[in-house]
Amino acid sequence: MASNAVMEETLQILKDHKLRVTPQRHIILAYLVSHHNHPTVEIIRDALGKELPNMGASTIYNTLNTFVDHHLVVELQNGDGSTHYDYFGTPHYHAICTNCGRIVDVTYPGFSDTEKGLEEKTAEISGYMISGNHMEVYGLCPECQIKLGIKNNE
Amino acid sequence: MASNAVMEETLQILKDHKLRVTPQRHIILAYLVSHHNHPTVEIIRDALGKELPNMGASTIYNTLNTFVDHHLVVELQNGDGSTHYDYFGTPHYHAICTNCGRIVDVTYPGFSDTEKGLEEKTAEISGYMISGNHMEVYGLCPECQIKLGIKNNE
DNA sequence: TAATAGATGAGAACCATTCCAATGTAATGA
DNA sequence: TCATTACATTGGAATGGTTCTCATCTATTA
Repeated sequence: MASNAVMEETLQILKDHKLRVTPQRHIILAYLVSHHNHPTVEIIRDALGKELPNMGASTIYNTLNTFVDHHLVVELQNGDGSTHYDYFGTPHYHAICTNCGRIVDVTYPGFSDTEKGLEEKTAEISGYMISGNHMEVYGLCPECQIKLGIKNNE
Repeated sequence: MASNAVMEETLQILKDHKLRVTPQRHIILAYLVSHHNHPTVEIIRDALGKELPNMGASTIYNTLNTFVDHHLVVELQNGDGSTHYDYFGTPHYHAICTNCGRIVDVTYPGFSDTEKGLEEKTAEISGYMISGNHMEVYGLCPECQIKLGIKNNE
């Protein structure tokens, strides 16, 4: 269960985006804000089952799609066949393990300059009016490197 | 139909990757090498129907997945529900229209430095052993800007 | 040329996601 | 506060892209 602070914060986020505040939206957003586990719809359903047992899968899909439209949340694919969701409160990107699918958030000072540079170059070259970007980096997570007996040569 | 030069080039690519050379693989790769239309399985099937009328959808999926595993081809989602494929001969990334789904290839001098920088930072921060990345930029393509009557303020 | 590991093809199966229609409810304003 | 209404939620059915199965075929090799 999310803290009071998170509940207040997420309530405000919904209002700021002029989204009708329903218990379902509130609790789903609070879950995403307070967890960085990049959940699927199924994981969210299981996690919130105690608080809203009758919440339909369609509602979760609808809600997440709404959040994505409002750029509150981003969708991620890690190769397991279902979509993962991540609250996008602060700019970051994702490293995805090609072996186990683990997703971790990454950022560093100067990342936003990299982003900005990419977007400006893209606008210049393609003529697109840019609204956003996605960056992902693939590789083996530390656990899988060990599991697969791979030597890191540095 | 792909040119002789493309057929020779793609034959060599298959051999270099130690992939068994079948007519299906050869023609699909040749199609991808000579078209930059980011096709779906259905589009490929239609385009090659005259040359190999009995080619099954499973074969196209199998073939493309094999190419993806060998990093010859990348998968793209533009929001229309199906996967698009792109031969990845030279480093580039994609700009995707959020209105009509149009995908265009983009690159610029210095892009590979941006990529390299991102990968190095990611390895350093996450401990992942990096094998690749994907960058995408979203926005409205020039046609949709006009269609939607959007003024470009620059 | 024979042996065989691997590829193909047709259709069934899968399953994440969307659609639909009925019901419920949050926001608005009188 | 209450009535109105536009929007959200539900649950189940439908959708459709992708994978699976397995019998058949074939590219490679020795």
